[in-house]
Amino acid sequence: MLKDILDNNENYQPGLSIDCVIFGFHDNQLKVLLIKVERANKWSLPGGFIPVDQDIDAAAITVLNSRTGVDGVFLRQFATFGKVNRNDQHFDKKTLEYFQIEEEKAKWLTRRFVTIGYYALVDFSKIHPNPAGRFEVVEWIEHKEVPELILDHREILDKALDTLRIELNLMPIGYNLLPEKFTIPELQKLYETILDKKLDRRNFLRKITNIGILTKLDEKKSNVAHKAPNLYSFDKDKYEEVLKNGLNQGW
Amino acid sequence: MLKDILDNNENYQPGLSIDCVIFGFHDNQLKVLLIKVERANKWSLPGGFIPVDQDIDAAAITVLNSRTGVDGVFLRQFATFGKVNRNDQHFDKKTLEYFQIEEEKAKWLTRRFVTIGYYALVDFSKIHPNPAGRFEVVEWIEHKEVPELILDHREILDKALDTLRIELNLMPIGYNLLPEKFTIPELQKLYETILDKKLDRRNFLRKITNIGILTKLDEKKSNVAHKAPNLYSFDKDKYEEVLKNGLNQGW
DNA sequence: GTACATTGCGTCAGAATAACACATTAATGA
DNA sequence: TCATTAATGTGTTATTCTGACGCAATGTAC
Repeated sequence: MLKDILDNNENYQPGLSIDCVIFGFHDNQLKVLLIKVERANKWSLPGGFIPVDQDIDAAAITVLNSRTGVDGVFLRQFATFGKVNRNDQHFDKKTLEYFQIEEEKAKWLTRRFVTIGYYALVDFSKIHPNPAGRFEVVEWIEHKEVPELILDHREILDKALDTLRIELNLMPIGYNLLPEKFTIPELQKLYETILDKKLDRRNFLRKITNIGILTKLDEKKSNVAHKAPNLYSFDKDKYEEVLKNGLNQGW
Repeated sequence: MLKDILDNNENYQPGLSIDCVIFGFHDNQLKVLLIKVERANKWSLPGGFIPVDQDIDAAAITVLNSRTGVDGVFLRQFATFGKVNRNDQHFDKKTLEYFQIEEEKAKWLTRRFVTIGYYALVDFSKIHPNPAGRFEVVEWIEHKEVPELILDHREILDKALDTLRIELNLMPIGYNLLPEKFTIPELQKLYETILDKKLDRRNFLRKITNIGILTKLDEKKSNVAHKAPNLYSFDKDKYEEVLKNGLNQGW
C-alpha cells in the first residue's frame, strides 16, 4: 500500500496529506475511529495521500470511504496543520529499513508533510471498520479514552472536537450520528456528550423541537426500563434547509 | 523574486501556497488589499510560498508582513483550497517564456497548487501598501468593487468573508480594524459593512456595550457635522478575554 | 401493590431582543 | 439670528427567549 504510493509518488501531491477525525455515537459515548498500523505502538487518525488528479475534498471522501465503507455522509474540512517538525520523527531510519524503502523514495516520505484535517459524522451502527490491510487495526475508541496518538494527531482531534462544538450552535446535529428513529433523550445525550456538559431535559426538548426539524412518530421505544420514550425522526428537507441557513443569526 | 524561489525550489514546500485576504476599513467601506503583478490583467490576493523551515502560520505572517508592513495583527487560517484544476491556466506557455523559466523549474510551478487561506484584519490607517517589486501594484480595493480575480481567488475571498461573518457572532471585532479612538457609529458601520445589512443604532449600542469591552472616553470627536459623537477605546484586557472565551454560548 | 427511575408537559421570573419616541447637539442657510 | 436638518444620546415597551424548577404519567423491579 505505502510501497505502491511511493513507487508512483509522482501521482501524489508531495508533502501534503489528509487526516480524518471520524466521529460516531454509541452507548451514549462519543467514539472516534482510530487505526493502528503495523509496527506502530501508537494509534493514529485515518489518513491518506492526495492523488494529483483528485480534488482535496474527493481525496478526503476516499479516506473516509476506505475506512468506513460509507459515503454521502457529513464530511467537513476544519483546519490545516503544518508545523515544521510535525512529522520529523514519524519515519525513522529503522522503520524505513523495515519497510525496505529506498533512500530516494524515503526523501519523498520524510519531508515535512502538511495535513488537511476533515471531520466526519457517521452512523455508528452502519459502519463496519475496515482495515486497509492485514496488518492494520481499525477500531472505535471512546473519545475520553483515546490513548496517545502519533505526531500531532491529538492536536488535530482536539481541534476537530472544538470545531464541532462551535458548529453545534450554528447547525443541527444528529442526522448523521443517530439511527433513523431515535428518542429525544438519546439526542440530548448526544449533545451532552459532545459538549461534555449536562443540559436540562425540558429546556432541551423545547429548544430542539422549536428548530422544526423533528417529526414525532406514532411509536414508542420498546424493551426499555421505565417509561417508554417517544420515537422521533428527522425531517430531512427541513434539516437540510436549517443546515444551509444556519441556526443563530446573532447580529 | 519568483526566479529566486524557483532557483531554490528545494527550500519551499512543493505544490503548496498561502493566500491572504487582508481586510481593512476606511471611509465606511470594507476594503481588501489586492495586488496586480507584471503582465497580469487580473488582480489577485497577496500570497506566497512556504519555506520548508517555517510553520505555515509563520509563512502566512511573512506574506502579510511583506505586503502591509505590520505584524502582531489578527491573522487566522480559515480554509484550504485544492481543486484539481485550480491553477491549470495560471502559468501558460507564453508567461513561462516571458519570465525565462526553464522547463524543469516550470514543472515545479505549474503543478496543482493547494493553497491555504488566511484572513487578516488590519488598521487601514497604519498600512502603507508595499509592492514587493517594481512591477507589482498593491492597492486597497473596496470589497463591493473587487474586479475579476485570478484563479479561484474570488471563491477564497468569498469564503473569507463568510467566515468573518460567522465569527462576528463568536468574537468581538474592531480592535484590529479601527484606530485606537473611535465612535460607536463608526463601530456600527463596520459591523453593518461586514454583514451588509442595517442595524438599529440603539439596539447596537446596548449589545455592544453589554459585552464589556468598551471604554467610554472623556472626549468627543471634533470637526464633525451634526452632534459630536463620543469617543471610545477598547479595553484590551477584556477584549482579549472575550476573544478567547467567545461571545455566544448557545447550548 | 409500592418504590423508583425516567419521560412528558407545564409554569414562572428574569434576561435578551426588536421596534420605536423623544430630546440633544452642531453645522447650514435663509 | 434662528429655524432647519441630520446626526447622536437616552430612554420605553411589548415580545420572545432562557434557565430553573414542579408535577403527573409510565413502566420495571421487588
